[in-house]
Amino acid sequence: MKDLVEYRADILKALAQPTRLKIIDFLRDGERCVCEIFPAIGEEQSNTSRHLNMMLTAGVLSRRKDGLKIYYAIKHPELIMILDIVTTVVKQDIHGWHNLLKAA
Amino acid sequence: MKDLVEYRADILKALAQPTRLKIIDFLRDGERCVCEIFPAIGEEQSNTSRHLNMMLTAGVLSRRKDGLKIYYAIKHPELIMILDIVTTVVKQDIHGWHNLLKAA
DNA sequence: TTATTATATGACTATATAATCATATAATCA
DNA sequence: TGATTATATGATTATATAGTCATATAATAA
Repeated sequence: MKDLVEYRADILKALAQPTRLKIIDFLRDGERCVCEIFPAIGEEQSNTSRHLNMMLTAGVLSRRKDGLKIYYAIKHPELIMILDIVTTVVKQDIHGWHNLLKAA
Repeated sequence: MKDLVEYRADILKALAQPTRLKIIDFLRDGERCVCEIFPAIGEEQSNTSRHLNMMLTAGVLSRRKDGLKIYYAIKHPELIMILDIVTTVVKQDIHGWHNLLKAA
């Protein structure tokens, strides 16, 4: 049986990859089908499908079937906050480097 | 040159691993030297050192030298919020499974 | 029924990751 | 000086990951 720290790592791992970040960014304003997602992020259908399935398993996305199409959505809106915090932190760091370079 | 989405993934990747989560949890109330960290999390000194270095490079930790000891600390306090959000989400999911199992 | 569309998956490859053991470095102390 | 302590790193191994191409499945439309 997995313990809490492993589940936490699984959620974070599901976010911690460029292709998956692009997918989640694209899902910010609501559910989308695979056929919308993979062209939007510029990845192959099969690769996109794998990442979607991975995020579903980790508990990051939810899935809804409608005819031929499968719609994925962000399962927990709180996760969007995580993305925003990370963006803030990265921008702070980039700022920091900038000032270092200017000083040199 | 890396772009924003890659830097974001790097930060998240630095958090997304059980050993590293344990380290960050241990650093919540302030800086600690390696000699305190590795016994606290129950990992080898060398493995702990590698993870610390990885998080330093990703911009998650900062480092301070004092004599023989090297003190690591969480660089951006905002990152602690990320851990809290993830914990909340995981607990919600576990709750959900519980209710599913009860219903079955 | 057959054709078409949307999604998933098997097989594979290249690369990354986590961990271990032994050893190197470097600061301090006797 | 030599011994001790704290940390980092080289070499290695096992496993995980991301991606590709071809193909399978399954729902719908003609």
